[in-house]
Amino acid sequence: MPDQISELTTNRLSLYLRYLNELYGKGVRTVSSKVLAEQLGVHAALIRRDLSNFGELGVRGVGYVVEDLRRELRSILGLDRKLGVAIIGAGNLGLALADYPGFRREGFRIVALFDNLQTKVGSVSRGGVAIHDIRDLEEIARREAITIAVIAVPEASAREVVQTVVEAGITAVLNFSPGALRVPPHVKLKSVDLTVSLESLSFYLAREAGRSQNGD
Amino acid sequence: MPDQISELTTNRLSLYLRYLNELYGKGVRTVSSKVLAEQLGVHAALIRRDLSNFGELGVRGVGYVVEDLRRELRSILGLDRKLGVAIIGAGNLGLALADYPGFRREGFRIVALFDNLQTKVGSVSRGGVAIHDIRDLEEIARREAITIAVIAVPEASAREVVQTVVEAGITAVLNFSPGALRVPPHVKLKSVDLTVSLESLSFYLAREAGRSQNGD
DNA sequence: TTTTGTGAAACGCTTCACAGCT
DNA sequence: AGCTGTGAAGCGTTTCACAAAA
Repeated sequence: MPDQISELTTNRLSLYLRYLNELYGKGVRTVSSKVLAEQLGVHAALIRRDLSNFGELGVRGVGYVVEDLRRELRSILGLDRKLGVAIIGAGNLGLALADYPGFRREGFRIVALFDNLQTKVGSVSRGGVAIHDIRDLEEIARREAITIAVIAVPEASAREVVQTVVEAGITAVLNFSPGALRVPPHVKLKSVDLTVSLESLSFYLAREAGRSQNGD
Repeated sequence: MPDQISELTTNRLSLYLRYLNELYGKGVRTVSSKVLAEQLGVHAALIRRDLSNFGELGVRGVGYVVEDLRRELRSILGLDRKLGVAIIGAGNLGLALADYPGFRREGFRIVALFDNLQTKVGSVSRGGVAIHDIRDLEEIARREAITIAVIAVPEASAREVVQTVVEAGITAVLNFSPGALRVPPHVKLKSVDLTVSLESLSFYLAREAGRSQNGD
C-alpha cells in the first residue's frame, strides 16, 4: 500500500462508491472494471490501478463483488464513521450548503452553521441547522467532535476565518471563498473556486469564437 | 501559440487575474513572476510558462506591467465582453449561485433562473434574478445571448436538463449536480462535485487517524 | 544586474499489454 | 475463457537552469 494517494485518485474513489451504491441498490452482485469504466467515462485500467492501491480487492476472471467493494471503499474513504461538519458563513451559499442533501447522504453530520452577524445567530436554516456565534466554534467543535469545516464567507474575512478554524482544532477544510489561503501542514485544505470555474469556461468560449471566424 | 491549453493552466490564469486586479487597485505598476508565485503559492517558472503560451507578455529585467497583463488576461479569458449566464434549478443552491457576487464581479451577466416547478416560476431570487419556466429556456437563451448554463438540479433530473440546455444552443456548462454527464463534443462541460470534494477530505482524515495510532 | 522565456530534465498520471489467477 | 493486478511505455505537467534581453 503506497503511502501517498493522489487527490485525483481519491476523487475517483468517491465516484466509484457512488456508482456502487446504485448497483447495490439494484441488487447487482458483481461488476467488472470494464463496465464501471463505461459508466463513469474513465479507462478500465485506471480503475484497476486506483483500487490496487488498497490491496487485491477484485477476483480474477470475475470482477469486483459489489457489496464487498462498496464496504471497502466506504472504509477507505472513512465514511463508516459519521464525521461532524461545521459550515462557516450563514450567507446564501453557506445556508444552501448546510441543507445540501448530498452531504448528509453519505454519512456526514452537519452539526451547525457559524456566523459573526448577531442578527443571524440564534436562527436556523430552512432545513433546521442552527446558526451559532463564530466565537463559540472551538467549544462546539470539541463537544460535537467536528472534524471538517466548510468555509463560505466573503473573500475579505476568509483569512481570519481559516485561522479561527485551525485554532479550534479542526484539521480538514473545504473552502468556497476565493483567494489563496495558507494553513499549517497538519491541516488539509481543499478549495472550490466558483469564479475560477466560470472563467475557465469563458476561456473556452473565447477560443471557440476565435476558431470559427478565421480572418474575415 | 499552442492550440491546446490545459484546464490546469486556464484555472491558474483566472487566479493570476484576480491578484492582478488587486495590485491594479493598489496602483502597483509592475510585478515579477517571483512575487506573483509567492502570493499564489505556485512556482515562478510555472507562471512564466503559463503566460508564455500567449506571447511575450513580460519585460526582461523588469517583470510584468500590471495594467497590461491584466488587460491581456481579461482578453485571453474572454472577460472583455459580458457573457450571459443562465442558472438551471431554483433550489437552495441555484438561488445562492444566482446571487453569488463573485460571478457578477468579473463581467458575467446572470440573466435568469430556470425551474420546472410552477410554484417557483414568476418569483425572483433575493438578489432579484427572475425565475422562468425551463420550457422557455431556448427562447430566452437566444434573445438574451446566454452562452453559459450553470446546472444546480437534483441528480435525478440532471441528464434531462443537460439535454435541454444543449438543445437550447448553449455551448458551455458548469455542472453542480452529482453523477457523470455526457455532452456532444462541441459543448464544454465542467463539473464541480460537492460530495466528491467532501469525501476526498474524509479520506485524508481517515488516513491521518490510521497514521497517528500505530498498533496500540 | 535583474528577470523573462524556454530547451531539457524530472516528475506524476494514465494507458498498454500481458502474466497470473479463477 | 474472463478479468484482475501490474511492469513498462507513453504522455502531460512542472521544475531546473541558463541564454537572451532590458
